[in-house]
Amino acid sequence: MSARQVTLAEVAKQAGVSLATASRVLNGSTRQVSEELSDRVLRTAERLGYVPNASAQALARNSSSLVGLVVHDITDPYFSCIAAGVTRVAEEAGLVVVLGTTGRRPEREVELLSTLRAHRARAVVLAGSRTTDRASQSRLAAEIDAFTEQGGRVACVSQAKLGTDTVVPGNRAGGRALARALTELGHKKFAVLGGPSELVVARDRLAGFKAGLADAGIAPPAVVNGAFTRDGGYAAAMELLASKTRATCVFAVTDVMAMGAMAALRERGVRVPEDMSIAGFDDIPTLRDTVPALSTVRLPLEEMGEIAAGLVLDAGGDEVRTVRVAGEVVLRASTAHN
Amino acid sequence: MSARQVTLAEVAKQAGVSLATASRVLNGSTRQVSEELSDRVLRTAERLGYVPNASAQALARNSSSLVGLVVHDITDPYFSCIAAGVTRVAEEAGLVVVLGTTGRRPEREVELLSTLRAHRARAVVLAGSRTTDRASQSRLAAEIDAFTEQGGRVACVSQAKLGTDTVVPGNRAGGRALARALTELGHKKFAVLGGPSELVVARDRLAGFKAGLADAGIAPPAVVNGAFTRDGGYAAAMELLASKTRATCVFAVTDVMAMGAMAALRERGVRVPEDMSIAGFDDIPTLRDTVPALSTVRLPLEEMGEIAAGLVLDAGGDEVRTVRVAGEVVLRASTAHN
DNA sequence: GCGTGGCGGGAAAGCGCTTTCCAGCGCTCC
DNA sequence: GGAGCGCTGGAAAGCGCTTTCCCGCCACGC
Repeated sequence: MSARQVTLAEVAKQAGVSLATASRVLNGSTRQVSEELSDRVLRTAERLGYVPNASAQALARNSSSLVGLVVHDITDPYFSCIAAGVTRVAEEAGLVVVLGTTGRRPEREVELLSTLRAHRARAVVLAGSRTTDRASQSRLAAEIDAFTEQGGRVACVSQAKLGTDTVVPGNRAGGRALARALTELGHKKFAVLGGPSELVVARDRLAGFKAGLADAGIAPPAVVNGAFTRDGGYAAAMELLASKTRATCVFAVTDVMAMGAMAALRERGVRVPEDMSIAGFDDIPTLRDTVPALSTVRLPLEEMGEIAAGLVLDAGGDEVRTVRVAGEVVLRASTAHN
Repeated sequence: MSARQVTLAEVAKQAGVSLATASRVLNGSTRQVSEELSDRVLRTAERLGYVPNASAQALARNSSSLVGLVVHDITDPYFSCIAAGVTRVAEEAGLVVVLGTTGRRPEREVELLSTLRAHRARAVVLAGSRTTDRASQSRLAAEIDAFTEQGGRVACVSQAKLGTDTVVPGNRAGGRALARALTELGHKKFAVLGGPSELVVARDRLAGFKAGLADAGIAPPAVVNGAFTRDGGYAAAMELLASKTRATCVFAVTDVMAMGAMAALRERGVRVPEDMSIAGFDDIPTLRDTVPALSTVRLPLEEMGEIAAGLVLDAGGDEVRTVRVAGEVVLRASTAHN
């Protein structure tokens, strides 16, 4: 075990050239090397199974090939789709993505960023949703500053205002459009399963939805808050049912929550959509196989990941870039006329 | 931008101690340092916001804090669950996981392993399923050798015989137990939606299932192969239906395929379970919200990821370790008496 | 009194690369 | 014909850390 690793020096020696030449041949530089030497180096590298030591390269070049990706929970389809987009772009660029999961703890986000900074990651995509909590916000901002200070780039998905490049889904507009579509189905009484009130994503979607209802001259919805998870949706729906709501249509601010809510409704014998219409937000792939198919606001999740990775990988100017992606209302079987 | 990064040397100078002392204080060594100096170093490091350069550490120590994780497709719940388990354990151990996705291309797996070797990752978890294709097998084996040669550890999930530590689900036993359970429901005529024939996981599950049918003295099932994905399941089910099968029960070797198959059945107006029973394998979390709830063989996916990470992280002896995890048949609404 | 050994501190030698700088060589251009 | 230039190759100086080795100091034992 642990046979001496093959180093550039070894390759150089066996090929009978200098270290410099070997380096130039194997790791592309602007400098030309005669075909003969070049060949010799290439061949011996091949023969010895040489693989450059990435740490050494990173040290010497002062830049690594690592791209960070921070998500709350990789099993959540919302995040895994974004992750797929990010990894695709990163891998195409010859970079390696390091995955960090926060378990929805803001301090973990800060820790991860610091670790990524230690690794001199060249960029980071923050996919977790933003909190309005002041303390964690400012610590995060400080870490982001430290990170960019060091020459790293940061992009966020769905959380503007952090002074970084951002991919912003049309949360408010999507909520509003959805509300409008649902009122057009004839619903008059709505309820919303909102996420934790300190999450801006949840708040924006809710705000948009309320605005949409107002547009149609409809009374504001009852709002029940719950965790941003399937179980949170389940619990919130249970609470809603317990409150003897008279709503005929429920909007869950997240598909994942909607899935939980549908389970709750099913369990309580509330038929969807006959007794209750329900809609979500995101259009996670799982929705394809839900029965009844869930109405939602479609977001191009993988593409959002790709865009974020793109933003963070090409240097760009100094100004903060924001890419908006629109949500598209998709009405399916879970919402019926009323 | 790009304010000089804080180095150990800087901290040492400002604290008025030597580089060696600063290193000893900040990155734990066996050597003692007087409390006074130690304090001074700690304080200045804090003040300057010092973060050790991980590349430099890796280079000097000849060992990095990277753990590789190779999956086919991170959006597949099977893989994202395993990924969750792996990251949890790795993060607890203070390590960083780098995520590689192969898109089911064997050569990508080899590439990724090589990249991970370049980064001197201390360990890798290979979660992709194994192929019987000779060529790619041997190239993969060669890369694995090179990797372990360098002192890295490798563990596989669900693919024994590669000479590495392995977490092996009871694919065969699970298939067999499922077959038995289904025959007990009175079904006599079965069909199987098999994965690509070169995937050993698919073959094992199928073989077990056949064995189970044989146990019950039932004729071998019709087998339709398809890709190991939701769409593969959909296509295979369509093909099965087109063949005018007389089976009353279908086994899809993967939950994901089963989801696709259910969609196909639904589309064709075949009621589940009245007209056709269906069962899958894995028990991915999504199943909770499927209607009707899918019968399956439950595998502790996250736990499997944790186990794999555990195997790969504690040195262990030289012998190859294999941890078997049993599948548990879970009958739900998608399978009915016949 | 002096040798011994243990202990805390620093100097310096790497770790495996990249890149600058210099040397040598064959040309072109006055 | 010599100055100047462009080009290729090599020596060597880092990159930011860890760790070995050595040194001076003190407590101790004979």
